[in-house]
Parts: sequence; structure tokens; C-alpha cells
Amino acid sequence: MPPKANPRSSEIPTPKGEEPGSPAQRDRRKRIIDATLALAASGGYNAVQMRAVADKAEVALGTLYRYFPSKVHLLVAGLAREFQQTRDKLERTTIPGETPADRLVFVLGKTTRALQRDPHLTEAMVRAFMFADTTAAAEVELVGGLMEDMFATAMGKQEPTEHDRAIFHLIADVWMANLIAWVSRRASASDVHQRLELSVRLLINGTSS
Amino acid sequence: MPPKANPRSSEIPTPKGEEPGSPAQRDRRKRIIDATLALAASGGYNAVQMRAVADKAEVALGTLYRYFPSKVHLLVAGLAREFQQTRDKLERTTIPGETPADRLVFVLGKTTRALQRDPHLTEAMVRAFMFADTTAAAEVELVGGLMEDMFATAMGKQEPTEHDRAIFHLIADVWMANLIAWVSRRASASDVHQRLELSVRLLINGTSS
DNA sequence: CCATGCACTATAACATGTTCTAGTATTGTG
DNA sequence: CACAATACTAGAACATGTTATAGTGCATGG
Repeated sequence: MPPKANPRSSEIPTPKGEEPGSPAQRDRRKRIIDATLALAASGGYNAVQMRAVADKAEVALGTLYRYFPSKVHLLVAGLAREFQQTRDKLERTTIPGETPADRLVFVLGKTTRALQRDPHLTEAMVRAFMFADTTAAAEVELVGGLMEDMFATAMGKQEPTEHDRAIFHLIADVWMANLIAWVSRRASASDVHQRLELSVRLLINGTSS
Repeated sequence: MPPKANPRSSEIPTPKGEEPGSPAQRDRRKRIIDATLALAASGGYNAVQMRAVADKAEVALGTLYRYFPSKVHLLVAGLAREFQQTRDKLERTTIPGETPADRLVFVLGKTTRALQRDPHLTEAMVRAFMFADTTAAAEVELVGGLMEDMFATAMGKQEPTEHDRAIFHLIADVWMANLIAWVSRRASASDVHQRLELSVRLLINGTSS
């Protein structure tokens, strides 16, 4: 990871709420993320090479860097897009399970299995997420917010309390740490599922609400 | 992170139990890790440049790579050495606290504060730990084992059960995830301490033993 | 319509992780 | 001690993330 960050003059605002920029720009941004995820799916983190992304997205390298100031930004933005989709799908679904904890376990299990169906893609996105430095903090927090949304939806909490959010945060930490362990072959899929279930059971208990 | 791994012919065995190699080799290995940690302390992950490490350790670049096949291996080995020291110190200490959970919270708090006293060093080691790929799985597991040891010592469990170990694992996940959040300025020191305390309280309850 | 500014392209240049090569030193073994 | 094997050194070479430069085209305000 050679030189430092890239303080450009004219900023491309991160999509916050509605999509910014001209239609052509939105299209370029989409093509870039499409290319990123396609390369990630085929060969993981190492296969996401900036020149390859630019080529596949049919933009110049400089344009790629104008939209995403680093490889990590790119991959975390990709993860955000994926999680947005997952969250939106969740919100249109009925989640099975007796208790809120059951439903959360169900959602975590289902999402984890979906991620595990594409190991390279997951490896690329999750490693970037964990590796992100301060310059990508905003993108990482976006993803964190999406995880919170998903958990809140799963548990049917419209407006979670501070305490709920603290618990969600812990579960998100455990989730991501286990995905990292899984992509680096230090944990099996069943290890991951067991640990997730255990942590939900323990963390959602002891909770007052 | 350019090319791929480095499959050398003659292996340098990872120190497992007793130190391997000739005295000169042990000395080189020590110099290399010293240089790594010094550079990390001064400028974090980015300041740990392989040429700089080799220079400071007074070995050739090729030798550096013979001892540690990548920058990540190097930094994770550094973290392992630091944690070994922490663990050994712990084992010679009396840990205050009424309950095992209290003592674990104490140890986590104290160790975390120590890490936070050297933000650059911590940033370098923890990011490498999280970024590690399959080729560094062994080193990462070493660190994981050290964390388990520390937690077991803190709680006074000579031979933890499978369940204990599962809990330790979850706490280690939360710990590392929060350190990552702290080094990327997404969490304050007090956020980290609060979350650690909360997770210990909740995870050590609900536990049968 | 024209001038100005800005986004984009192509491409080179640079920084740093990693690998390779040739030669030299060291170490272990008969 | 002599030899063979292994380890080390210096340095070049290569791969890929990142930055910089020069030119082109398009859109917008006058």
C-alpha cells in the first residue's frame, strides 16, 4: 500500500439518501462497483486490482480514484451496497422465529450462509472492512449502520434504545470477527454458526428490555 | 500488496516452545522484531516498510523475507511477542477483583490502556492481525491462544472447559474489533472500555460453570 | 455562439511489498 | 583441514497501489 491518501479538490459526495451527480456519473459509479464485485467474486481481495477495475468498468484509472480514493474505500462501498440490498430484502420479508433472539439468529444464519456461498467475494469485502484506516471511517460506519438496521428489523425493534444499539454493536463485532476467521480458514462454517448463536443467546439475555 | 506468497525451500520453524536455530539466528530474529516494533511505534502500519525494517535490523532484505514471509507475518509475530510478555507478567501478578468477571474486566481494561498508550504500535499490530490471510493463520492462532491464556489466568481457570474457551473466543473477538474501531477513530477509549465491560458482564453470566 | 471550467482519458511516474540472482560467508561433517 | 550445504548480502527486478501530467470534450454562463 504505497503512498498516502488522495486529497482531491472537487469532492464526489458519498451517496447519502438520494443519489448524487449526473445520470452519467451515477452510471459510472455503478459500473465501478459492479466491476469491483465481479473481480472480487472471481479471485478475492488480490484479484481486485485497480487497473483491472478501471478497465472492466471502462473508466480511466484517474476517474476510478476520483470516485473512490483507495482500494479499501472501493471494497467497503461494495460491501455497503450488498448489505443495503440485504437489509431492503429483509424489510420486505417475514422473519420466522418465536422470540426476537430466535429471529436474530435466523437472520444472522441466513445472511452468513449467503456470504459463504461466495467465499472470494466475502473475503475481499470483509478483509477490506477490517483493514480500513481512518480515511475510510465514514464508509465503515455506513456498513455498521446497515448491520444495526438489519438486526433491529430482525428483532422487530422500530426504535432501538441505546442499550439495544450497544448489543447490536457487540453482535456485529462478533459477526465480522468470525467472518474474518472463516475467510482465513481459522474457523469452519459450523464454528461460525455456533459462535453466533451462542453470542446472541448470551447477549440478548441479561438484557433488561 | 503486490505478488503472492513466498514458498521458500528451507523453513524457519516458528518458535514453538523452545527457541529454534543457532544463537546468531535467534539474535537476528530478535533484531528484526525489535526493528519492526520500533518502526511501528514511530509511525504505525505504514511506517513499517520492509526495506526500513531490514536496514534497522541490519539484515538483508532477502534475509528478512526468509524469517518472515510477509509484512503481516512480521507484525503479527510482533503482536505475539508483546502478548507473550503481557501474559507472563499477568501470571506473576495478583489480579484484583471480587469475581472472575471483575478480574477479567480488570485485565482487559489494563491491557487495553497499555495498548492505547502506544497508538501507532497498536494500530500497526492490530490492523495486521485483522488483515492476515490464510498464509498467516498459524501466527494469528498463536495470538488467539495467548489471549485465551490471559483470560484464563485472569479468571483463575487452570483448565478451561470447551464452553469457557468459546466464551473467551467471543471476548477476544469483541476486544480486537473494538481495538480496530479505536485505531481508526471510530470509537473513543471510553466506548471501548464500556463495550468490553458490557460484553464480559453479559457473556460471563448466562454461563453455567 | 464563445469562452471557461470541469470531468474524463491515456499514460507515465513513483512508492513499496515481494521475488530473484549472483556472489560471499558460515557452519557442520568427513 | 577440505568440502558441501546452507545462510546471508547487495542489489536488481517485478507487481500493484497511488499520484501526477497533458490533452480532449462537453456543459454552462455570458
